[in-house]
Amino acid sequence: MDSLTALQKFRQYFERYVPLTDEEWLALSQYLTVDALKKKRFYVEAGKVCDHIGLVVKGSVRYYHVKDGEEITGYFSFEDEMLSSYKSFLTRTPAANYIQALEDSVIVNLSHKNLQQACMNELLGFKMERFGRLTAEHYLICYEERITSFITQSPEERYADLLQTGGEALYRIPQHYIANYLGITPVSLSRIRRRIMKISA
Amino acid sequence: MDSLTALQKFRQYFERYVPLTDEEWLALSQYLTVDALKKKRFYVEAGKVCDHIGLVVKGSVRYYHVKDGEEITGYFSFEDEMLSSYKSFLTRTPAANYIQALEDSVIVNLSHKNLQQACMNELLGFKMERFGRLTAEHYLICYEERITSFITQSPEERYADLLQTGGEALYRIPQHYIANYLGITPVSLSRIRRRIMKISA
DNA sequence: TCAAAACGTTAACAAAAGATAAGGAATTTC
DNA sequence: GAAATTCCTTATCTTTTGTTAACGTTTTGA
Repeated sequence: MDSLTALQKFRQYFERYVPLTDEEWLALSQYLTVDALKKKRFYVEAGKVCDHIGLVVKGSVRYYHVKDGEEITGYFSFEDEMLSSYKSFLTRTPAANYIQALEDSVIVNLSHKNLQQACMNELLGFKMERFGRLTAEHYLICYEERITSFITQSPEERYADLLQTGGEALYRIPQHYIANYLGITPVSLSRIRRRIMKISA
Repeated sequence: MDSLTALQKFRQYFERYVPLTDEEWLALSQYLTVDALKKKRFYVEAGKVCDHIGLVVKGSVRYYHVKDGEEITGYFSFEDEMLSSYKSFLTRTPAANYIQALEDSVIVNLSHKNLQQACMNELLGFKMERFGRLTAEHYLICYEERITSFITQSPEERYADLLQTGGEALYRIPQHYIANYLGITPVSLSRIRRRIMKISA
């Protein structure tokens, strides 16, 4: 994917929240970079400050923590989703997790410094602020729903929901990552899958 | 607590994120109301649109869902914390949960209509937008940490953390609400408590 | 292309959690 | 102030989940 297409995708995403004039977009695009992220490479590493926020325009990434030497997958981002270790990015503290490309990906990046400059830009400031608010609100709602699912649903119900809402991208993800995401072990997920197979068979 | 003190508390909270001139505060305060919420009364009810966002200036509330006729507690808000059913408030859709006062409380409220007007107010607009972004980001971080705890920690570890971070307010909350909050049954929490007692004894 | 590593499933056993019920203490309600 | 309700703990039994290991398949990387 070439840089121009990638940037166009970013503009489309941005304008879902805040419309831009061509002039504003021209200004905003100066602050963006388009980066390739090869499979298995890291977008963020635990212990380092996450210095950018990005939009996945191609490919996918997974978020994971390391605990007792084990990798625990917490989340995924696919095409047309933002990615960042938000706490680290927002508070300028070392990240607790890794973000790694699941496949060869392309990310449109906005560095912390550039974001600050864009916010101080007379032409863009207000719209950046608004985009920031709406993005944070969007993910706030996503997280609220995820927490609700942990409290009110069984792992089996969560998996059934995931199968419905998650698109074809789900089939590209190893089961044990999904098991982590659901908060269970791979063995448990395998049992759930067998139960579902039996019912639908 | 009188209205003036309550409003002062709101100003203090707001200014932790965005400083205000006296003039701006005067304008902002016109949009606020101070409401008493008696114990057991509802701030939000499932099925109804949550039309306001508030700051708890006295007392506490709990958030809960009803599933299969059972109440499942998902969260609490104490003094100096915002409260709202964010998804409902932000998307103008019916809330999925209840928010109920745990004790006689006082809430400083900002209705959806007033928030919109405040955002369009020439003097306040930019600062409201910024406050909105920073508040959303703050809760985004809280939720991110909560999700991480569900994935990487055992219920026992989550409870230990809760004991450390949660203040004396914890001792005012019934155990079975806390059990829900941790994603386990009251019986399980009781067993965990016994194990901890034995170790520390 | 071939050896090594990673994956998903299954089995057997151990550990933990859920369900239910009972009992006593604390709190609420009239 | 007394009756009723709520609350926490404990015990017992059942179900679910975790752990470990094995096996065949697929994917990866040199």
